[in-house]
Amino acid sequence: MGRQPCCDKVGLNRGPWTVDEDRKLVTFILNNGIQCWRQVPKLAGLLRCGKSCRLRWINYLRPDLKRGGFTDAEEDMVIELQTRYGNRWSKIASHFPGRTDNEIKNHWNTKIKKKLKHIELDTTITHKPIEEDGNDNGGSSQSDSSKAKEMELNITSQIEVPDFSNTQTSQSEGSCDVEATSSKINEIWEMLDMESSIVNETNRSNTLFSFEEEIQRWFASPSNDVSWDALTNLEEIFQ
DNA sequence: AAGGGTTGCAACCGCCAGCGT
DNA sequence: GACGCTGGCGGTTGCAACCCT
Repeated sequence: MGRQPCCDKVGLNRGPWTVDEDRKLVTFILNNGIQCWRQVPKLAGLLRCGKSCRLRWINYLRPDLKRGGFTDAEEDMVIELQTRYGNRWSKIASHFPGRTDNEIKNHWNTKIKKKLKHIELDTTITHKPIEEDGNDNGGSSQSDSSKAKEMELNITSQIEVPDFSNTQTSQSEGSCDVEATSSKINEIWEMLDMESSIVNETNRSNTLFSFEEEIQRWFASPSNDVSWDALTNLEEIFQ
């Protein structure tokens, strides 16, 4: 007997999330928190599987997500940590508050890999001649992955790893203003309500992004006294 | 301007570990 | 200890946006 699917996929939505789905999910989580992902879509009125909801929340909707490109320091640290941990992206992501494992994995696969390939050609690091034709094999008996690994070690052995975990925002600190947090979320939420009413297919992603950006910017601001406690008691606000 | 190729990223898939029964 | 359920994870895919010829 085969493995049981994570959920009954019949009749469920797939593919990109709509603004309305995002709104339902965020509203539900802010109001109720997360007890069981499998129950979330049912209770939130979503035609999605729990896994999909979890992924959407973690990778895209969480208010504490950091957006934008990776800084050089972050990139260096990713390289260092990848050398240390291998492809254990969640472990690596735990060093980057506001970054997701998926984001780091994507960044690694699309940007850093290429970068390292370029650096691999740099004789100052490898002390080997540049291979001019761009052929990956280059006639070497060493495999690509072990060669790349060796290069990474060469590069990253000289990198000081900054401890980003100490740069957490005040979310985890003791003194937080629950009321202010609730009221700000409400304010931004109302903004989304207004915007979503005029949303159409073409500006959908822009509108959604601006809302998320807004709430994330506010959460990320070090000057804010953000309280996660505020997220557990918002029934009145979102009714 | 067109269309073929490339890139970047959101989302999915399937396996695995941990937990409760 | 066996079993089932769930969340978490890493690999992979699909597709829109962008680039190049």
